[in-house]
Amino acid sequence: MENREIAQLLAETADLMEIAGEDPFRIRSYRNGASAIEGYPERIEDILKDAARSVTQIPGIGKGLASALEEIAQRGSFERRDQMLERYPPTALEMLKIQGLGPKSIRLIWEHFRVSTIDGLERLCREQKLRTLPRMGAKLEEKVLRSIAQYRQSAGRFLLHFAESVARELAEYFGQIHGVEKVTAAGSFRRGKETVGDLDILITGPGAAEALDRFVRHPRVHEVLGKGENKASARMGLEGLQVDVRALPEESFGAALQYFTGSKEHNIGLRNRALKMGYTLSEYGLFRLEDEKRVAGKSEEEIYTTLGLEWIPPELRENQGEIDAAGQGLLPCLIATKDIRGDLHMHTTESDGRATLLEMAEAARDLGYEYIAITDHSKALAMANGLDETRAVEFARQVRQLNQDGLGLRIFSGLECDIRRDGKMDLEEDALAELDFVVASVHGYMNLDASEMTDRLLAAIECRHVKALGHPTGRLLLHRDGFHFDFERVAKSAAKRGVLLEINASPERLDLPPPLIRQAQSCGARFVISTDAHHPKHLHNMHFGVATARRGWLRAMDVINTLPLAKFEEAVGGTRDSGR
DNA sequence: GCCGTTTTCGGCCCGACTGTTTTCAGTCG
Repeated sequence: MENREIAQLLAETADLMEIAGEDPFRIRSYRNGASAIEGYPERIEDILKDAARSVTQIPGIGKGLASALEEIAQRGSFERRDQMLERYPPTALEMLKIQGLGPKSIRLIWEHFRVSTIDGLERLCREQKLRTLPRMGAKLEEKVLRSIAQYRQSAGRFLLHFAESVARELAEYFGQIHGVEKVTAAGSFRRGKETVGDLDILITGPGAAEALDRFVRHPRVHEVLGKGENKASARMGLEGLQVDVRALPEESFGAALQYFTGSKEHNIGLRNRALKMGYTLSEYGLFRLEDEKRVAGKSEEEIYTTLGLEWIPPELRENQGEIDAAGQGLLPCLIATKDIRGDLHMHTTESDGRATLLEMAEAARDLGYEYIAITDHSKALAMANGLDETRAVEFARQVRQLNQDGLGLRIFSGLECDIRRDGKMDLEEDALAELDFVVASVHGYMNLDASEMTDRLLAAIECRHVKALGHPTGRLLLHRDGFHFDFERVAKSAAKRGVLLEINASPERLDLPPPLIRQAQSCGARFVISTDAHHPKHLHNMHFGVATARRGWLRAMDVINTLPLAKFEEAVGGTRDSGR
């Protein structure tokens, strides 16, 4: 079993224990253990097999969890989890995702009505029965119904980084099969879309048929939805992501890759263009209408070129003007991950990060970055142990001190400063003035009406120490929509004031959304792509942010952290110890 | 349940909001 799956067993047990009303500190230990395992660089199963080692060496894992891990490795579950599942049905876990309901309410609903499903919950609200429980009323029923609707909308979709982990696993698996030549993931995954509904994998080579056989026998395949000569379809893992694997002949690989990459709208646009030029385009190739002769299909480039187009990067294929642009040779030269020279939003153990300042800096240096900014939370985020003025200034001194130690990259002192409800910064100006790179972010009061939120963000941008607006819409993918505000006004103001708009590369956020990136770029705004890392491994999420920027048509020159160190310093202006 | 120890216990992030109450429990971050 993979670490991620083990972590999930612990985390869901913690959730059930919370519903059962058990000791909160014990619950937290399970959660801590889960997150320690999820982020652990080695496979837990390998450590368990090694008699010379012990999982208790992992911080957060003690005797109790160690024996649970042993049990999981042996039989896929452990005693406390089984006990919990006897008391509460596993569907109760799903109810935790409904906003407005927590463990206490779920328990109460279960005990009173024996309801533990979303459908049952919806019925309770519609029949106005929820309000008969203590401390529940009509407003809550409304809120729950709204939340159920949103939940259903996002159900069955998966975050991009999850799809990537499955795609990688399968690429490796298929790559070991003799005679398999190309293995490529297509679909919305290849387009870098923030969430994907299913994963399409294309395979060529004489071993492709064998690959289909092996796919349906993959240990993590739970349900085979169908298998034929050319295609197999199955659900994978606990999460149930649907994966379609297609075996293709070499001569139509490009056509199939083009077709299955989509989007549907892009393909319709492309097929119309083909028809006007006397061709017909399908997943089997590009054919001349008059004699049905295949004129292209082996590669995507061949197809686009024959249609008089530059090859269009998958991220642009949404029928948002990319076909015309490609026809005129006006496609932007999109930013690439290798263009990124620094990461300007990350956390350390000083607030809610999981690694120390030094560990984060070394991890960033190992990625080849020239510079980073350390941006821990400010005091408004008490739960994250946010910094007040005194701590912020003192920590900034420590951060800058590290530069003297010859680490091999430049470290800027920074802060992710909360934007208070009234638009004022969470810390006093003189403290902010001590910092090199202040990211201003909204973390609370997200339900303001649009005009109040717009004023709040505009006020934040006015603060002369703010260099960037962090995760500008506040959205959490599959979980929460962004807050309401006049984006155009904010983008224009940011452009005017030289405040960067952050493209947050965290797979849960990918904020800004690509259409807003394009809009902001047309307003003259500039951008910074940052990971918001809370752990060294999160620094590797940069490519998700880059993919999002590409979907927003950005070039390297639009993004400030593509600049070499000296130019970057010049661009953000007056960092505290420049020249020293 | 973990951790650290002045080591076998005691502490473990908590403030603010919401909707329900009529003084606060539950949720959220």
